[in-house]
Amino acid sequence: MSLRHGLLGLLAEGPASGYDLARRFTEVLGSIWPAQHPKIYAELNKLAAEGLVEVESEGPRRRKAYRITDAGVVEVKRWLTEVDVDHTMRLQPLLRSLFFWMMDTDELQRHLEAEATYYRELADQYRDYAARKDRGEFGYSEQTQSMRVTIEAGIRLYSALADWAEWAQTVPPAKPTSPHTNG
Amino acid sequence: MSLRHGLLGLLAEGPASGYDLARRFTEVLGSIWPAQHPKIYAELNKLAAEGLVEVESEGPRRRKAYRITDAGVVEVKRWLTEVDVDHTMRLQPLLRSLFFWMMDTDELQRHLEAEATYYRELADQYRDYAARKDRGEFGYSEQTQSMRVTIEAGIRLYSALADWAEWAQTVPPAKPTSPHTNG
DNA sequence: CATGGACATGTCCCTAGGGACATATCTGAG
DNA sequence: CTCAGATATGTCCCTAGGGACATGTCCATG
Repeated sequence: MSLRHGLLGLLAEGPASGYDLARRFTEVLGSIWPAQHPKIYAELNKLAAEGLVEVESEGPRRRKAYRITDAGVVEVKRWLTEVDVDHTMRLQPLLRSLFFWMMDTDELQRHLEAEATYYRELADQYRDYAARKDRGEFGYSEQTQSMRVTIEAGIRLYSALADWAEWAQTVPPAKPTSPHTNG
Repeated sequence: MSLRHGLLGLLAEGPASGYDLARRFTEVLGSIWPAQHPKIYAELNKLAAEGLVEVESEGPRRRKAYRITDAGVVEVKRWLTEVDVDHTMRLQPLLRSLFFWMMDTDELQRHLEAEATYYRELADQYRDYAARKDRGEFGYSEQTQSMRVTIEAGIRLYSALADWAEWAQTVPPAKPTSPHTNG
């Protein structure tokens, strides 16, 4: 149930509407913590009912901006400091890699190339983002400083995966010619 | 729905029972693709009903070993080659890092140290595994070669995260002393 | 003034996954 | 013989998440 705390955390930076939050989730968090807008609106209503956030203002087009309450701030901090980190990873690409031996060599090479490209592009995106931050484009608040740390993780993670996909292309399908194997 | 194909893939290496598969999932795939035994048994029954696997033998303690069928092999290969890779990542530690600015410096340092240790240990585990494979301990089949590739991803991923957690400890909470900020 | 498109918020249904609980079977130690 | 503990397979319920679909509101353009 991290969406809840993700929303609270984002709202701790300042008031925002569900629409704003949905945009931030797809733009910044898209590849790290995807969230669909229906879930976001639903969760915001729950949070409001529990008094962790409140409606700050109503704008045009039925827009409702939410503000985090003191109780909400307490709750995020509790989550950050007292709740164990959930290290669950669910990486389909790695699951698939267990079964590479079932693929033709050609198919596998094409697959790995596509994977490498995909990861490399994502890494580059994050790198650009980091460069803009480092140029001061987003200011020097502690919030953007944290974002910089998150972005760095994205860079390192996706670079590692890109490198891996490239490295994997050089791995022979089975133990290379050894005089006494298969013979 | 990758559990389905994960099971098919593992069964493609040879017959196994739900219990065997559950063990393999927790041992090898635990940190990459967790799966609980109830889901595994349920999925195996579905797969059997669809003719993608069949009961190979019944052993002591109600043990049922399953064997993949030709249709099952076709299905894994179809998945591997024709179905788009799902790149979804859901990394709570990175989501949390967006909110590091809400934590005390001390708490954050402790947190990052614990994270670094956690990732370093996992990376080491995978490294050991890789070393044993490279020593030939698991033979030289194409299946173990694929496993070697998966393990390499684990090493690189967790090393990257460990490095990141260490690097993050050196990042100042906000822009360091600049003459005209906050003044 | 009408209408396409962006803004904004939702409902609904279905599947995947977490986890507590239940149960049967066999082995080995005492 | 008994009983703890490992092996082995399940049921059940609840929540999280994906995604299709619905609706309301405002603005710019012709």
